[in-house]
Amino acid sequence: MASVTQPQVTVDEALARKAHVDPTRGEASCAVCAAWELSLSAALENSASEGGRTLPISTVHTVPARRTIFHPKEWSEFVPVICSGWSVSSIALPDGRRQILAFLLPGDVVSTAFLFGPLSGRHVEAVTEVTYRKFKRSDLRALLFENPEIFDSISKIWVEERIQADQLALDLGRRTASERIARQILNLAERLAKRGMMNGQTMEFPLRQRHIADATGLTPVHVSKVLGEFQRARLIEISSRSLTIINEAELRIAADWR
Amino acid sequence: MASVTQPQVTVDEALARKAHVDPTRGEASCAVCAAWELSLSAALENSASEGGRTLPISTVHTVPARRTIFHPKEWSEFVPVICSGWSVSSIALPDGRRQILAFLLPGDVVSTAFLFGPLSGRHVEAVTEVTYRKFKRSDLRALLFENPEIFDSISKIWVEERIQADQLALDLGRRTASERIARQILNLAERLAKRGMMNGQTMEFPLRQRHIADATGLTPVHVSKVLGEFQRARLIEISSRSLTIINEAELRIAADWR
DNA sequence: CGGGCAATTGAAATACATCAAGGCGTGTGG
DNA sequence: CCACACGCCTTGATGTATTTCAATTGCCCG
Repeated sequence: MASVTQPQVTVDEALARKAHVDPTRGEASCAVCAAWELSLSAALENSASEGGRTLPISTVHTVPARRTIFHPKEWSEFVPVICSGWSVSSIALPDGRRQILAFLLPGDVVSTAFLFGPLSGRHVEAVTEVTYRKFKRSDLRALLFENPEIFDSISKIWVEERIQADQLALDLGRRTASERIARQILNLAERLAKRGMMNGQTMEFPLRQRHIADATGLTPVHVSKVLGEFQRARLIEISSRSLTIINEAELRIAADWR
Repeated sequence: MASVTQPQVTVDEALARKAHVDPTRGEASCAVCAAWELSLSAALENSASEGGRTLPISTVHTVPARRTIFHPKEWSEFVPVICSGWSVSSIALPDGRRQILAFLLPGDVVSTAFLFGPLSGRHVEAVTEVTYRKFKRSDLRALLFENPEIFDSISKIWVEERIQADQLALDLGRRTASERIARQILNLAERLAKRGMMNGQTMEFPLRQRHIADATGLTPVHVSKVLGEFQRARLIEISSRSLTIINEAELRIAADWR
Protein backbone atom coordinates (compact mmCIF):
# COMPACT_ATOMS: atom_id res chain seq x y z
CA MET A 1 0.00 0.00 0.00
CA ALA A 2 1.44 3.30 -1.06
CA SER A 3 1.88 5.65 1.81
CA VAL A 4 1.34 8.75 -0.30
CA THR A 5 -2.09 9.68 -1.54
CA GLN A 6 -2.10 9.84 -5.30
CA PRO A 7 -4.47 12.19 -7.12
CA GLN A 8 -6.75 9.36 -8.15
CA VAL A 9 -9.72 11.10 -6.60
CA THR A 10 -11.88 12.80 -9.21
CA VAL A 11 -13.92 15.83 -8.37
CA ASP A 12 -17.09 13.82 -8.78
CA GLU A 13 -16.00 11.11 -6.41
CA ALA A 14 -14.93 13.68 -3.92
CA LEU A 15 -18.25 15.42 -4.22
CA ALA A 16 -20.08 12.17 -3.56
CA ARG A 17 -17.93 11.39 -0.58
CA LYS A 18 -18.35 14.87 0.77
CA ALA A 19 -22.11 14.51 0.48
CA HIS A 20 -21.87 11.29 2.45
CA VAL A 21 -19.77 12.77 5.20
CA ASP A 22 -21.66 15.99 5.63
CA PRO A 23 -24.99 16.09 3.88
CA THR A 24 -26.09 19.27 5.59
CA ARG A 25 -24.14 21.60 3.32
CA GLY A 26 -24.16 21.51 -0.42
CA GLU A 27 -20.97 23.44 -1.26
CA ALA A 28 -18.59 21.90 -3.73
CA SER A 29 -15.72 23.79 -2.14
CA CYS A 30 -13.94 20.95 -0.38
CA ALA A 31 -14.43 18.67 -3.33
CA VAL A 32 -12.01 20.97 -5.06
CA CYS A 33 -9.63 20.52 -2.17
CA ALA A 34 -9.97 16.76 -2.37
CA ALA A 35 -9.15 16.83 -6.05
CA TRP A 36 -5.92 18.59 -5.34
CA GLU A 37 -3.13 16.12 -4.87
CA LEU A 38 -1.10 17.98 -2.29
CA SER A 39 -3.96 19.14 -0.17
CA LEU A 40 -4.32 18.54 3.49
CA SER A 41 -8.05 18.46 3.03
CA ALA A 42 -7.65 15.58 0.60
CA ALA A 43 -5.81 13.50 3.15
CA LEU A 44 -8.32 14.30 5.82
CA GLU A 45 -11.30 13.49 3.66
CA ASN A 46 -9.76 10.19 2.68
CA SER A 47 -8.96 9.14 6.19
CA ALA A 48 -12.40 10.09 7.35
CA SER A 49 -14.22 8.05 4.76
CA GLU A 50 -11.92 5.05 4.96
CA GLY A 51 -12.33 4.68 8.68
CA GLY A 52 -16.06 5.16 8.43
CA ARG A 53 -15.68 7.95 10.98
CA THR A 54 -16.71 11.54 10.66
CA LEU A 55 -14.20 14.29 10.00
CA PRO A 56 -12.21 15.54 12.95
CA ILE A 57 -13.80 18.41 14.74
CA SER A 58 -13.81 21.26 12.32
CA THR A 59 -16.11 24.19 11.84
CA VAL A 60 -16.96 25.87 8.57
CA HIS A 61 -17.04 29.64 8.37
CA THR A 62 -17.97 32.09 5.66
CA VAL A 63 -16.75 35.67 5.63
CA PRO A 64 -17.26 38.51 3.16
CA ALA A 65 -14.42 40.13 1.24
CA ARG A 66 -11.91 42.19 3.21
CA ARG A 67 -12.75 40.50 6.51
CA THR A 68 -10.02 39.20 8.80
CA ILE A 69 -9.88 35.42 9.05
CA PHE A 70 -7.02 35.14 11.48
CA HIS A 71 -5.95 38.01 13.67
CA PRO A 72 -2.23 38.69 14.21
CA LYS A 73 -2.65 38.78 17.96
CA GLU A 74 -4.70 35.61 18.04
CA TRP A 75 -3.03 32.82 20.00
CA SER A 76 -5.33 30.24 18.67
CA GLU A 77 -5.73 26.51 19.05
CA PHE A 78 -7.09 26.31 15.52
CA VAL A 79 -5.61 25.60 12.14
CA PRO A 80 -7.44 27.38 9.30
CA VAL A 81 -7.78 25.80 5.85
CA ILE A 82 -9.25 27.69 2.91
CA CYS A 83 -12.22 26.03 1.22
CA SER A 84 -13.25 28.61 -1.37
CA GLY A 85 -12.33 32.12 -2.41
CA TRP A 86 -9.05 34.03 -2.38
CA SER A 87 -7.28 35.20 0.71
CA VAL A 88 -3.99 36.59 1.73
CA SER A 89 -1.51 35.83 4.48
CA SER A 90 0.76 38.64 5.63
CA ILE A 91 2.81 40.18 8.39
CA ALA A 92 3.05 43.88 9.10
CA LEU A 93 5.23 46.44 10.80
CA PRO A 94 3.80 48.83 13.38
CA ASP A 95 4.22 51.72 10.94
CA GLY A 96 1.94 50.09 8.40
CA ARG A 97 4.39 48.55 5.98
CA ARG A 98 3.31 45.02 5.27
CA GLN A 99 4.54 41.99 3.37
CA ILE A 100 2.23 39.43 1.85
CA LEU A 101 3.69 35.96 2.32
CA ALA A 102 1.21 34.03 0.22
CA PHE A 103 -1.99 34.22 -1.70
CA LEU A 104 -4.18 31.43 -0.37
CA LEU A 105 -6.38 29.51 -2.77
CA PRO A 106 -8.94 26.78 -2.12
CA GLY A 107 -7.30 23.79 -0.47
CA ASP A 108 -4.45 25.75 1.04
CA VAL A 109 -3.57 25.38 4.67
CA VAL A 110 -2.34 28.71 5.98
CA SER A 111 0.92 27.19 7.14
CA THR A 112 1.84 23.74 8.35
CA ALA A 113 3.60 25.46 11.21
CA PHE A 114 0.15 26.16 12.63
CA LEU A 115 -0.07 22.45 13.36
CA PHE A 116 2.73 22.69 15.86
CA GLY A 117 2.33 26.00 17.53
CA PRO A 118 0.68 29.38 17.23
CA LEU A 119 2.32 31.66 14.71
CA SER A 120 1.80 35.07 16.16
CA GLY A 121 1.95 38.12 13.97
CA ARG A 122 0.35 36.41 11.01
CA HIS A 123 -2.62 38.08 9.52
CA VAL A 124 -4.98 36.20 7.23
CA GLU A 125 -7.55 38.23 5.37
CA ALA A 126 -10.23 37.46 2.80
CA VAL A 127 -9.86 39.03 -0.63
CA THR A 128 -13.12 37.72 -2.02
CA GLU A 129 -15.86 36.10 -0.03
CA VAL A 130 -14.17 33.13 1.59
CA THR A 131 -15.27 29.95 3.26
CA TYR A 132 -12.75 28.15 5.41
CA ARG A 133 -12.52 25.40 7.99
CA LYS A 134 -11.00 25.60 11.42
CA PHE A 135 -9.44 22.39 12.70
CA LYS A 136 -8.44 21.95 16.29
CA ARG A 137 -4.69 21.64 16.51
CA SER A 138 -4.73 18.74 18.95
CA ASP A 139 -7.15 16.76 16.76
CA LEU A 140 -4.97 17.18 13.72
CA ARG A 141 -1.87 16.23 15.59
CA ALA A 142 -3.47 13.09 16.95
CA LEU A 143 -4.58 12.16 13.44
CA LEU A 144 -1.05 12.77 12.25
CA PHE A 145 0.37 10.12 14.51
CA GLU A 146 -2.33 7.57 13.83
CA ASN A 147 -2.20 7.94 10.11
CA PRO A 148 1.03 7.68 8.13
CA GLU A 149 -0.69 8.77 4.92
CA ILE A 150 -1.68 12.03 6.45
CA PHE A 151 1.78 12.41 7.85
CA ASP A 152 3.22 11.99 4.39
CA SER A 153 0.80 14.53 2.99
CA ILE A 154 1.78 17.04 5.61
CA SER A 155 5.44 16.36 5.05
CA LYS A 156 5.03 17.08 1.36
CA ILE A 157 3.20 20.31 2.03
CA TRP A 158 5.89 21.20 4.53
CA VAL A 159 8.65 20.80 1.96
CA GLU A 160 6.59 22.70 -0.62
CA GLU A 161 6.10 25.49 1.86
CA ARG A 162 9.81 25.74 2.54
CA ILE A 163 10.58 25.89 -1.18
CA GLN A 164 8.00 28.64 -1.62
CA ALA A 165 9.54 30.60 1.23
CA ASP A 166 13.00 30.25 -0.31
CA GLN A 167 11.77 31.45 -3.68
CA LEU A 168 10.01 34.39 -2.07
CA ALA A 169 13.23 35.50 -0.45
CA LEU A 170 15.11 35.13 -3.71
CA ASP A 171 12.46 37.13 -5.55
CA LEU A 172 12.33 39.93 -3.02
CA GLY A 173 16.06 40.14 -2.52
CA ARG A 174 17.41 39.59 -5.99
CA ARG A 175 14.84 40.17 -8.70
CA THR A 176 13.65 43.30 -10.48
CA ALA A 177 10.13 44.65 -10.20
CA SER A 178 9.07 43.30 -13.59
CA GLU A 179 10.41 39.87 -12.82
CA ARG A 180 8.61 39.72 -9.52
CA ILE A 181 5.29 40.77 -10.97
CA ALA A 182 5.54 38.47 -13.98
CA ARG A 183 6.39 35.59 -11.69
CA GLN A 184 3.44 36.26 -9.42
CA ILE A 185 1.11 36.13 -12.39
CA LEU A 186 2.58 32.92 -13.76
CA ASN A 187 2.64 31.36 -10.34
CA LEU A 188 -1.00 32.15 -9.72
CA ALA A 189 -1.97 30.85 -13.14
CA GLU A 190 -0.23 27.59 -12.44
CA ARG A 191 -1.81 27.13 -9.06
CA LEU A 192 -5.26 28.00 -10.37
CA ALA A 193 -4.81 25.56 -13.24
CA LYS A 194 -4.12 22.76 -10.74
CA ARG A 195 -7.47 23.53 -9.20
CA GLY A 196 -9.31 23.66 -12.49
CA MET A 197 -9.86 27.37 -12.02
CA MET A 198 -8.30 28.52 -15.29
CA ASN A 199 -10.49 29.23 -18.25
CA GLY A 200 -8.01 28.66 -21.05
CA GLN A 201 -5.46 31.39 -20.49
CA THR A 202 -7.75 33.59 -18.44
CA MET A 203 -8.42 33.65 -14.73
CA GLU A 204 -10.62 35.48 -12.32
CA PHE A 205 -8.41 38.12 -10.79
CA PRO A 206 -9.85 39.65 -7.64
CA LEU A 207 -6.54 41.09 -6.42
CA ARG A 208 -6.13 44.82 -6.06
CA GLN A 209 -2.84 46.31 -7.19
CA ARG A 210 -2.21 47.00 -3.55
CA HIS A 211 -2.11 43.23 -2.98
CA ILE A 212 0.41 42.69 -5.73
CA ALA A 213 2.47 45.54 -4.38
CA ASP A 214 2.54 44.09 -0.89
CA ALA A 215 3.39 40.65 -2.24
CA THR A 216 6.27 41.90 -4.36
CA GLY A 217 7.67 44.49 -1.99
CA LEU A 218 6.75 47.35 -4.33
CA THR A 219 4.52 50.38 -4.43
CA PRO A 220 1.00 50.30 -5.88
CA VAL A 221 2.03 53.11 -8.20
CA HIS A 222 4.92 51.14 -9.58
CA VAL A 223 2.82 48.01 -9.94
CA SER A 224 0.40 50.03 -12.02
CA LYS A 225 3.21 51.19 -14.28
CA VAL A 226 4.65 47.71 -14.80
CA LEU A 227 1.24 46.16 -15.42
CA GLY A 228 0.60 48.97 -17.88
CA GLU A 229 3.79 48.09 -19.75
CA PHE A 230 2.89 44.41 -19.78
CA GLN A 231 -0.48 45.23 -21.27
CA ARG A 232 0.90 47.63 -23.85
CA ALA A 233 3.43 44.95 -24.83
CA ARG A 234 0.49 42.53 -25.22
CA LEU A 235 1.83 40.07 -22.70
CA ILE A 236 -1.34 40.12 -20.65
CA GLU A 237 -4.73 41.76 -20.63
CA ILE A 238 -6.67 42.84 -17.58
CA SER A 239 -10.29 43.86 -17.60
CA SER A 240 -13.22 43.65 -15.26
CA ARG A 241 -11.48 41.61 -12.58
CA SER A 242 -10.09 39.03 -14.91
CA LEU A 243 -6.63 38.51 -16.33
CA THR A 244 -5.62 36.81 -19.56
CA ILE A 245 -2.13 35.69 -20.46
CA ILE A 246 -1.79 36.60 -24.12
CA ASN A 247 1.87 35.85 -24.74
CA GLU A 248 2.98 33.24 -22.24
CA ALA A 249 6.40 32.71 -23.82
CA GLU A 250 7.31 36.38 -23.56
CA LEU A 251 5.86 36.62 -20.09
CA ARG A 252 8.08 33.75 -19.00
CA ILE A 253 11.09 35.53 -20.39
CA ALA A 254 10.13 38.66 -18.49
CA ALA A 255 9.81 36.54 -15.38
CA ASP A 256 13.04 34.58 -15.56
CA TRP A 257 15.55 36.76 -17.17
CA ARG A 258 17.35 39.94 -16.30
CA MET B 1 6.58 14.04 32.33
CA ALA B 2 7.02 17.05 30.19
CA SER B 3 7.25 16.20 26.55
CA VAL B 4 9.50 19.13 25.73
CA THR B 5 13.18 19.06 26.56
CA GLN B 6 14.07 21.92 28.82
CA PRO B 7 17.55 23.44 28.77
CA GLN B 8 18.56 21.78 32.00
CA VAL B 9 21.64 20.30 30.40
CA THR B 10 24.76 22.20 31.32
CA VAL B 11 27.70 22.34 29.00
CA ASP B 12 29.72 20.23 31.41
CA GLU B 13 27.12 17.50 31.60
CA ALA B 14 26.82 17.53 27.86
CA LEU B 15 30.56 17.25 27.50
CA ALA B 16 30.64 14.26 29.80
CA ARG B 17 27.82 12.59 27.98
CA LYS B 18 29.45 13.27 24.66
CA ALA B 19 32.65 11.70 25.89
CA HIS B 20 30.66 8.64 26.94
CA VAL B 21 28.95 8.28 23.58
CA ASP B 22 31.91 8.92 21.37
CA PRO B 23 35.24 8.82 23.16
CA THR B 24 37.27 8.80 19.97
CA ARG B 25 36.95 12.53 19.31
CA GLY B 26 37.63 15.22 21.82
CA GLU B 27 35.82 18.18 20.28
CA ALA B 28 33.53 20.18 22.46
CA SER B 29 31.47 21.16 19.42
CA CYS B 30 28.36 19.11 20.02
CA ALA B 31 28.42 19.92 23.69
CA VAL B 32 27.57 23.40 22.57
CA CYS B 33 24.69 21.99 20.55
CA ALA B 34 23.47 20.01 23.52
CA ALA B 35 23.48 23.10 25.65
CA TRP B 36 21.25 24.89 23.20
CA GLU B 37 17.66 24.42 24.15
CA LEU B 38 16.14 24.36 20.69
CA SER B 39 18.71 22.18 19.08
CA LEU B 40 18.01 19.00 17.25
CA SER B 41 21.34 17.70 18.41
CA ALA B 42 20.24 18.17 21.99
CA ALA B 43 17.20 15.99 21.52
CA LEU B 44 19.22 13.36 19.76
CA GLU B 45 21.91 13.27 22.39
CA ASN B 46 19.32 12.92 25.10
CA SER B 47 17.47 10.13 23.43
CA ALA B 48 20.69 8.29 22.74
CA SER B 49 21.88 8.38 26.31
CA GLU B 50 18.50 7.66 27.86
CA GLY B 51 17.97 4.55 25.85
CA GLY B 52 21.50 3.41 26.45
CA ARG B 53 21.84 3.14 22.69
CA THR B 54 24.37 4.79 20.48
CA LEU B 55 23.49 7.78 18.33
CA PRO B 56 21.71 7.10 15.08
CA ILE B 57 24.03 6.60 12.18
CA SER B 58 25.75 9.88 11.59
CA THR B 59 29.12 10.79 10.22
CA VAL B 60 31.26 13.73 11.25
CA HIS B 61 32.98 15.82 8.60
CA THR B 62 35.38 18.70 8.72
CA VAL B 63 35.85 21.09 5.84
CA PRO B 64 38.00 24.20 5.43
CA ALA B 65 36.59 27.67 4.85
CA ARG B 66 34.84 28.34 1.53
CA ARG B 67 34.21 24.66 0.86
CA THR B 68 30.77 23.44 -0.23
CA ILE B 69 28.98 21.34 2.38
CA PHE B 70 25.86 20.63 0.43
CA HIS B 71 25.68 20.95 -3.31
CA PRO B 72 22.58 22.49 -4.94
CA LYS B 73 22.21 19.57 -7.33
CA GLU B 74 22.68 16.99 -4.61
CA TRP B 75 19.63 14.79 -4.15
CA SER B 76 20.81 13.45 -0.92
CA GLU B 77 19.52 11.06 1.71
CA PHE B 78 21.33 12.99 4.38
CA VAL B 79 20.42 15.76 6.76
CA PRO B 80 23.34 18.02 7.66
CA VAL B 81 23.68 19.60 11.10
CA ILE B 82 26.39 22.14 11.90
CA CYS B 83 28.65 21.28 14.85
CA SER B 84 31.17 24.11 14.80
CA GLY B 85 32.05 27.08 12.67
CA TRP B 86 29.97 29.44 10.54
CA SER B 87 28.31 28.50 7.33
CA VAL B 88 25.78 29.88 4.96
CA SER B 89 22.71 28.48 3.24
CA SER B 90 21.67 30.05 -0.05
CA ILE B 91 19.94 29.69 -3.38
CA ALA B 92 21.12 31.19 -6.64
CA LEU B 93 19.93 32.17 -10.08
CA PRO B 94 21.67 30.89 -13.20
CA ASP B 95 23.02 34.38 -13.88
CA GLY B 96 24.88 34.48 -10.58
CA ARG B 97 22.55 36.49 -8.40
CA ARG B 98 22.17 34.73 -5.09
CA GLN B 99 20.22 35.07 -1.89
CA ILE B 100 21.47 33.89 1.46
CA LEU B 101 18.63 32.35 3.43
CA ALA B 102 20.40 31.86 6.71
CA PHE B 103 23.70 32.01 8.49
CA LEU B 104 24.17 28.66 10.16
CA LEU B 105 25.78 28.50 13.58
CA PRO B 106 26.76 25.52 15.73
CA GLY B 107 23.71 23.41 16.54
CA ASP B 108 21.71 24.54 13.52
CA VAL B 109 20.04 22.02 11.29
CA VAL B 110 20.11 23.31 7.73
CA SER B 111 16.37 23.02 7.41
CA THR B 112 13.82 20.76 9.01
CA ALA B 113 12.40 20.24 5.53
CA PHE B 114 15.45 18.10 4.82
CA LEU B 115 13.92 15.52 7.14
CA PHE B 116 11.07 14.91 4.74
CA GLY B 117 12.50 15.31 1.31
CA PRO B 118 15.43 16.63 -0.61
CA LEU B 119 15.47 20.37 -1.04
CA SER B 120 17.06 20.86 -4.39
CA GLY B 121 18.70 24.14 -5.26
CA ARG B 122 19.97 24.75 -1.77
CA HIS B 123 23.62 25.46 -1.42
CA VAL B 124 25.38 25.18 1.94
CA GLU B 125 28.88 26.53 2.17
CA ALA B 126 31.43 26.89 4.93
CA VAL B 127 32.47 30.41 5.90
CA THR B 128 35.08 29.38 8.45
CA GLU B 129 36.38 25.91 8.95
CA VAL B 130 33.31 23.87 9.76
CA THR B 131 32.58 20.51 11.28
CA TYR B 132 29.16 19.03 10.70
CA ARG B 133 27.25 15.80 11.04
CA LYS B 134 25.31 14.00 8.35
CA PHE B 135 22.31 12.03 9.58
CA LYS B 136 20.53 9.57 7.38
CA ARG B 137 17.03 10.82 6.68
CA SER B 138 15.36 7.47 7.23
CA ASP B 139 17.05 7.03 10.60
CA LEU B 140 15.91 10.41 11.79
CA ARG B 141 12.39 9.82 10.60
CA ALA B 142 12.21 6.50 12.39
CA LEU B 143 13.45 8.15 15.55
CA LEU B 144 10.82 10.83 15.13
CA PHE B 145 8.00 8.34 15.29
CA GLU B 146 9.42 6.39 18.24
CA ASN B 147 10.18 9.41 20.29
CA PRO B 148 7.61 12.13 21.02
CA GLU B 149 10.24 14.32 22.67
CA ILE B 150 12.22 14.50 19.50
CA PHE B 151 9.07 15.15 17.56
CA ASP B 152 8.33 18.09 19.82
CA SER B 153 11.83 19.42 19.35
CA ILE B 154 11.54 19.23 15.60
CA SER B 155 8.15 20.87 15.70
CA LYS B 156 9.57 23.74 17.67
CA ILE B 157 12.44 24.16 15.27
CA TRP B 158 10.02 24.08 12.36
CA VAL B 159 7.91 26.87 13.85
CA GLU B 160 11.07 28.85 14.55
CA GLU B 161 12.19 28.30 11.00
CA ARG B 162 8.88 29.48 9.61
CA ILE B 163 9.02 32.64 11.72
CA GLN B 164 12.54 33.31 10.50
CA ALA B 165 11.43 32.87 6.90
CA ASP B 166 8.54 35.28 7.42
CA GLN B 167 10.82 37.87 8.93
CA LEU B 168 13.30 37.48 6.09
CA ALA B 169 10.57 38.21 3.56
CA LEU B 170 9.44 41.22 5.54
CA ASP B 171 12.99 42.49 5.77
CA LEU B 172 13.77 42.04 2.09
CA GLY B 173 10.45 43.34 0.87
CA ARG B 174 9.74 46.20 3.21
CA ARG B 175 12.80 47.44 5.04
CA THR B 176 15.54 49.87 4.11
CA ALA B 177 19.16 48.88 3.64
CA SER B 178 20.21 50.24 7.04
CA GLU B 179 17.41 48.45 8.81
CA ARG B 180 18.27 45.15 7.18
CA ILE B 181 21.94 45.39 8.04
CA ALA B 182 21.36 46.51 11.60
CA ARG B 183 18.92 43.67 12.09
CA GLN B 184 21.34 41.10 10.77
CA ILE B 185 23.94 42.25 13.25
CA LEU B 186 21.55 42.20 16.19
CA ASN B 187 20.15 38.87 15.15
CA LEU B 188 23.58 37.29 14.94
CA ALA B 189 24.56 38.75 18.29
CA GLU B 190 21.50 37.26 19.90
CA ARG B 191 22.04 33.83 18.40
CA LEU B 192 25.70 33.82 19.32
CA ALA B 193 24.85 34.86 22.85
CA LYS B 194 22.54 31.84 23.19
CA ARG B 195 25.51 29.68 22.33
CA GLY B 196 27.85 31.43 24.73
CA MET B 197 29.81 32.77 21.81
CA MET B 198 29.59 36.46 22.71
CA ASN B 199 32.41 38.10 24.54
CA GLY B 200 30.54 40.91 26.23
CA GLN B 201 29.34 43.00 23.31
CA THR B 202 31.90 41.69 20.88
CA MET B 203 31.78 38.68 18.59
CA GLU B 204 34.02 36.92 16.15
CA PHE B 205 32.87 38.09 12.77
CA PRO B 206 34.16 35.95 9.92
CA LEU B 207 31.59 37.18 7.39
CA ARG B 208 32.75 39.06 4.31
CA GLN B 209 30.70 42.05 3.27
CA ARG B 210 29.69 39.98 0.28
CA HIS B 211 27.90 37.62 2.67
CA ILE B 212 26.00 40.44 4.29
CA ALA B 213 25.12 41.80 0.87
CA ASP B 214 23.74 38.47 -0.29
CA ALA B 215 21.79 38.05 2.92
CA THR B 216 20.21 41.49 2.75
CA GLY B 217 19.62 41.68 -0.98
CA LEU B 218 22.10 44.52 -1.40
CA THR B 219 25.40 45.22 -3.10
CA PRO B 220 28.74 44.77 -1.35
CA VAL B 221 29.49 48.40 -2.16
CA HIS B 222 26.36 49.60 -0.45
CA VAL B 223 26.96 47.36 2.55
CA SER B 224 30.37 48.93 2.91
CA LYS B 225 28.84 52.41 2.91
CA VAL B 226 26.21 51.58 5.50
CA LEU B 227 28.68 49.79 7.77
CA GLY B 228 30.92 52.82 7.41
CA GLU B 229 28.11 55.08 8.57
CA PHE B 230 27.35 52.79 11.51
CA GLN B 231 30.96 52.93 12.56
CA ARG B 232 31.29 56.67 12.14
CA ALA B 233 28.11 57.06 14.21
CA ARG B 234 29.77 54.85 16.86
CA LEU B 235 27.03 52.24 16.81
CA ILE B 236 29.45 49.43 16.11
CA GLU B 237 33.13 48.84 15.59
CA ILE B 238 34.69 46.34 13.27
CA SER B 239 38.32 45.38 13.29
CA SER B 240 40.36 42.30 12.57
CA ARG B 241 37.43 39.99 11.98
CA SER B 242 35.57 40.94 15.10
CA LEU B 243 32.56 43.15 15.65
CA THR B 244 31.61 45.08 18.75
CA ILE B 245 28.23 46.62 19.42
CA ILE B 246 29.05 49.95 21.02
CA ASN B 247 25.63 51.56 21.20
CA GLU B 248 23.03 48.83 21.30
CA ALA B 249 20.11 51.15 21.97
CA GLU B 250 20.82 53.25 18.92
CA LEU B 251 21.51 50.20 16.82
CA ARG B 252 18.11 48.84 17.78
CA ILE B 253 16.50 52.06 16.70
CA ALA B 254 18.30 51.88 13.39
CA ALA B 255 17.05 48.34 13.06
CA ASP B 256 13.42 48.83 13.95
CA TRP B 257 12.47 52.22 12.84
CA ARG B 258 12.20 53.97 9.56
C1' DC C 1 -25.97 62.27 -6.16
C1' DG C 2 -21.85 62.25 -3.41
C1' DG C 3 -17.86 60.06 -1.27
C1' DG C 4 -14.28 57.13 -1.18
C1' DC C 5 -11.30 53.49 -2.86
C1' DA C 6 -8.76 52.08 -7.11
C1' DA C 7 -6.11 53.00 -11.04
C1' DT C 8 -3.50 55.92 -14.16
C1' DT C 9 -0.10 59.31 -15.33
C1' DG C 10 3.64 62.69 -14.99
C1' DA C 11 7.17 65.21 -12.42
C1' DA C 12 10.45 65.29 -8.86
C1' DA C 13 13.10 63.03 -5.27
C1' DT C 14 15.88 59.31 -3.43
C1' DA C 15 17.76 54.98 -2.38
C1' DC C 16 20.50 51.94 -4.19
C1' DA C 17 23.34 50.09 -8.16
C1' DT C 18 27.02 50.42 -11.26
C1' DC C 19 31.44 51.94 -12.61
C1' DA C 20 35.98 52.98 -11.55
C1' DA C 21 40.17 53.84 -9.02
C1' DG C 22 43.12 53.25 -5.06
C1' DG C 23 44.74 51.17 -0.75
C1' DC C 24 45.43 47.51 2.31
C1' DG C 25 46.31 42.96 3.94
C1' DT C 26 47.55 38.16 2.84
C1' DG C 27 49.17 34.35 0.77
C1' DT C 28 52.33 32.60 -2.85
C1' DG C 29 55.91 31.65 -5.90
C1' DG C 30 60.30 33.12 -7.45
C1' DC D 1 62.53 37.42 1.80
C1' DC D 2 60.79 40.14 -1.65
C1' DA D 3 57.62 41.00 -5.31
C1' DC D 4 53.52 40.40 -6.86
C1' DA D 5 48.86 39.09 -7.54
C1' DC D 6 44.56 38.72 -5.74
C1' DG D 7 40.66 39.29 -2.89
C1' DC D 8 38.61 42.58 0.09
C1' DC D 9 37.30 47.04 1.48
C1' DT D 10 36.71 51.97 0.75
C1' DT D 11 35.31 56.10 -1.58
C1' DG D 12 33.58 59.19 -5.18
C1' DA D 13 31.09 60.03 -9.43
C1' DT D 14 27.47 58.83 -12.13
C1' DG D 15 23.33 56.20 -13.52
C1' DT D 16 18.82 54.21 -12.79
C1' DA D 17 15.01 51.71 -10.71
C1' DT D 18 11.73 52.68 -7.69
C1' DT D 19 9.44 55.84 -4.48
C1' DT D 20 7.02 59.81 -3.31
C1' DC D 21 3.98 63.43 -4.39
C1' DA D 22 0.18 65.15 -6.75
C1' DA D 23 -3.54 65.65 -9.88
C1' DT D 24 -7.17 63.36 -12.61
C1' DT D 25 -10.39 59.94 -13.80
C1' DG D 26 -13.44 56.15 -13.28
C1' DC D 27 -16.28 53.41 -10.53
C1' DC D 28 -18.73 51.05 -7.04
C1' DC D 29 -21.77 51.56 -3.18
C1' DG D 30 -24.39 53.70 -0.02
